[in-house]
Amino acid sequence: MRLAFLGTPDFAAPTLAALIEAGHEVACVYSQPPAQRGRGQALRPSPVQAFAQDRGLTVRTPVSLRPPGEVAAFASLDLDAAVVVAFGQILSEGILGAPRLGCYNLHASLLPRWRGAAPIQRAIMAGDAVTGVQVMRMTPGLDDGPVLASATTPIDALDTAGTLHDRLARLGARLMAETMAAMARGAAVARPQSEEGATYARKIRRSEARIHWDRPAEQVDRQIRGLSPFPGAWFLAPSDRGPKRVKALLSRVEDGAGEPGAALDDGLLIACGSRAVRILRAQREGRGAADAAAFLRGFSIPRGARLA
RNA sequence: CGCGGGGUGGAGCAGCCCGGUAGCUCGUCAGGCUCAUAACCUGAAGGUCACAGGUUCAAAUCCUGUCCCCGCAC
Repeated sequence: MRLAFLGTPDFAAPTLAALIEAGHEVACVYSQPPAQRGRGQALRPSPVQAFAQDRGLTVRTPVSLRPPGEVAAFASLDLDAAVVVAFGQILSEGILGAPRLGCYNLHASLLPRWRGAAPIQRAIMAGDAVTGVQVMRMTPGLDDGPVLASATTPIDALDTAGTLHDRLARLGARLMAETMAAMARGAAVARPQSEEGATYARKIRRSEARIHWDRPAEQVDRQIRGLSPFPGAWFLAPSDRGPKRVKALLSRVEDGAGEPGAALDDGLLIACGSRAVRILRAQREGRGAADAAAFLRGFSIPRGARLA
């Protein structure tokens, strides 16, 4: 089929790769324009743009697809369908209606649960036992279109947003490729979503990353894993040179009781509002991420230390 | 040129301010001890101290430039 691909972050790249691999004609790739990101405010292209250009594909990065000129340019691509994965822009009806067969979105949750921006993180933070990816036909509403295909995966006790993200990106890439193949045969069927059980996965805010040790361990653990590796749930640990900011990147709930924030042993078992959390991987400011044993060799948090 | 931290044997760090024998915890290897062990004891190997210049009798340490990593902000 003749397709356009609209996507921006790392999550989207595997799907683009799968569509190319499947032999579809990718007429054009749309991505968010290069922005000043990260340290030194350097101008960097999005992962999808970088990947697409590496493959020699045509890439367009308009700030908005809303202007009539952009809609016309999109329409003139004469597409069978458009595939949208974490693009970062709301698409107008003019765009949605342009491809012969419509626009199809890969979403990283089992809809109608976790419609919106951060489904992977929210699923872990809510303690969901299972999640997945789905392909839906896009509508003007927010992630409320009819679903054509889904694949599920259990959320393991040691899953982080990072591990789940990578798994779902792979699952989703395969699912989208299969769905496009079915569509090419005219065998794709879309079923409307139920409105029952719909939830909204609001964007992650920086302010959500600070750990509150007085909360139950289950909640702290999910926060740690749901925000790992980015932005990273953090706390302050005392050191010779004042409090240091430390990110907890992986954890597990264990038994234990004490003042919230108190280290219960020399192995990063930290008391919470109820029970305790064992930090398994951490990173202090200016340093790389390390497993608990390695982390502790260079930064001591002995029994009795108080974290804030 | 947004602010800041860092690159030291395989891992994680200290030393740098106040230049002069490369240190700590762990891992590896050999041997010992033990019913046994990720425990303990003894010994060993392993480092151009990111890279390039400069200052100096002497630079991991001071100065300049480059590359890379990370935290914050955005």
